Amino acid sequence: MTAVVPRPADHPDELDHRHTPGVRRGRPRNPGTDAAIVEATLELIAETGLTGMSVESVAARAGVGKATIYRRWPCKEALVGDALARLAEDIPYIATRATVRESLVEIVEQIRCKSSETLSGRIMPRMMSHAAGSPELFRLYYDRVIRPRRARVAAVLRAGVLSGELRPDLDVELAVTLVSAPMLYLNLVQAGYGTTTAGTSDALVDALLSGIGNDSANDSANDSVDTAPSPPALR
Amino acid sequence: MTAVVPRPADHPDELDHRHTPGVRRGRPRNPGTDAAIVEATLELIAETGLTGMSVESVAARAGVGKATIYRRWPCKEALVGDALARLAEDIPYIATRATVRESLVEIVEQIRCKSSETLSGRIMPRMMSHAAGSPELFRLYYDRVIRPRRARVAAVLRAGVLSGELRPDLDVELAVTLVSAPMLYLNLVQAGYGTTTAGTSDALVDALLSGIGNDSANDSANDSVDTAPSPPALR
DNA sequence: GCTAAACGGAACGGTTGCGTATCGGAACTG
DNA sequence: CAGTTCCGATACGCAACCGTTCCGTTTAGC
Repeated sequence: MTAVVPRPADHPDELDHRHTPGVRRGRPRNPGTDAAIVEATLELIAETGLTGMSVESVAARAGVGKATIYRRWPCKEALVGDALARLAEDIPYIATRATVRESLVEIVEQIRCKSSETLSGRIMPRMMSHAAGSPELFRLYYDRVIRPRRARVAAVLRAGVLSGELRPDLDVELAVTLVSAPMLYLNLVQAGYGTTTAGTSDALVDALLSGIGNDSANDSANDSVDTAPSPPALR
Repeated sequence: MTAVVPRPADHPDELDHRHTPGVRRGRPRNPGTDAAIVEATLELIAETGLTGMSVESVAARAGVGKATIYRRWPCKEALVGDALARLAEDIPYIATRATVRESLVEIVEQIRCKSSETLSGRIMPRMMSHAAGSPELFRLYYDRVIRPRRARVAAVLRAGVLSGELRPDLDVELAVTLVSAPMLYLNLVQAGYGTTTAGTSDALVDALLSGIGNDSANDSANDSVDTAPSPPALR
């Protein structure tokens, strides 16, 4: 109920964390402890969700006393905030291909694969469900994690507009959603249900590029690109 | 940890809930109590999530003692399962329009609006985040709620294929995802962040129908692909 | 050696929630 | 009226978790 924003705790990146003196008297902090706690936090968020994660389980996973955590962060929310902010460090989206189609396929394929492997991918559905409940935390997550990834996709799309491969009047932000959301949805559903293959990414991008309408009847006229033609029927 | 499947409790739809005898001796159950409990359950799932919902809050919301709930359902999971199954009763998707484009716009627009108003729409993100954690419950939710709605969209798409408005080789299941997922994603993000308008649904359907690629444009911009002198560097 | 701080571990009080039990009263059957 | 069952309310035992505090130990500077 209290509108507490998860503050960055008083440990600005392994520099001297003690406030006033230039010299730290006692035993220095174990340098790897911060990272271990944050890593354990992210893993447990991915496994059990934001509400399922407990500070005690983080301490146990990190091999750390609970007091060690509360010596660094004032409350659970601050720890979660810092942990989510750490997700911004690894943005693995680097897709540089010859054509926009190949780049988009790689992007979608990365969403498909990384969503079940990466910490970021497994945390995403957890955060999505908390968008309504805790908007401040979700805003942090969106700014730090979602927005940079969307920017990567947007850059690819804008390059495609410039190269003429995409429509000149393309709404880039909407197109980013069109490219990303279907595979994100499939990953969510697949997690408890079906399955997807690499061919799904191809078919998805092909459908997006040429459209599902029938007004573009000359679909076979543009296969001048030397890529392998999409398989006719996957399922 | 125990693989408990939420069982349908021993109250098969306001018929005699007593197991053996044809005559019930004592005071009959209040007829509206079952529906009130289920309704309160759904509301609280929508508001606070599956883990945030408590049986005590359900009892308070329904104006009911906790023992009344446990007299009907053996545990919390069974109550949640029955409540989610009740969501299948109201499937408001009825979109019959002149053209497929109008039908799709109405579908997307319904997703956009109902997602913040309907119980089903507000519960969906909660269930999405539990797809990995509790797959059995999610499977129930998918079969009862998601699959019928997808079937409605698929029917519209198949009609479009027959009428010639959509490509004859359309992958209907993939197209259902392409139509639904972007607005579902936007609703999730919007809940804690931005906003969407009715125009978003129009633009979304238009982009899907005609595609984001430039090869289907009716102008002569098609040849600029081959004669592009320097492909801009992707970032 | 002495002091200061961090460490893991453990315990504590407070809160919350689950599932059960009990109580007085109400409703319906026979 | 007697018996049975449901009702709302309340309390209980148990467990988990949060945030704090203390302990004995360890690692550094002085």
